[in-house]
Amino acid sequence: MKYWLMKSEPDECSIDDVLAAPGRMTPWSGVRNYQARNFMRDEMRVGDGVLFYHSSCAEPGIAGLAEIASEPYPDKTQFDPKSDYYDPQSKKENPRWFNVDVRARKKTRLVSLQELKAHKPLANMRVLRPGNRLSITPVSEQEWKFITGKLL
DNA sequence: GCCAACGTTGGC
DNA sequence: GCCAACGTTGGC
Repeated sequence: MKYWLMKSEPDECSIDDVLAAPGRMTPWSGVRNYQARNFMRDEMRVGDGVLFYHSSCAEPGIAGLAEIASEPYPDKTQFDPKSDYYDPQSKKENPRWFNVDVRARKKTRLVSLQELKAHKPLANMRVLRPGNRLSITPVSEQEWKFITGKLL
C-alpha cells in the first residue's frame, strides 16, 4: 500500500466535482510529465491512498481524500485531436501516456500549503520542496499518518 | 500578472 | 550528448 499526493486545479476538477461524478470516480488523464506518468503506470496499485490537492487557486492545499481505483491504462485524450492533451506523436500501438482512475472518498477541511509547511514531520514532503512542479508525488506512510491522523 | 524553477526541444 | 531557448507550473 502506497500513498500519493495528486494535484488538481479546482477550476478544472475539484474534490466536489469528483464526489459528484458517477461512482465518485474520474480518469486522471491529461498528465504529460514522464515522472508523473511513471508513478501512475508503474507504481500505483488499486486501493492506494491519495491526498487530493487543489493547486493554482486562491487557497492551495489538501482538500480531500481519495484512492486509486483502477489499473493504469492508455490515456484516451492523447488520441483525441480535439483535446487540449492531444499528442500527435503518440501511437495507438505504443501509447505514450497512461492514467489511472481516482475515486474520491471524502472532502476534508482545507489543509493549506502554509499549514503543511509549518509542521516539522512534513518537512521532507516532496510537494513542499522549493520549485516542485510535479503534479503527482509520493507520500510516505509517516506523512500520511500524520496528515490523516493528526491534521484532519 | 510576475517570476523562479524546472522539463523539454532542437541545433550543433 | 551538450546546452541555450523556450514553454509550463504554480505560489504569490
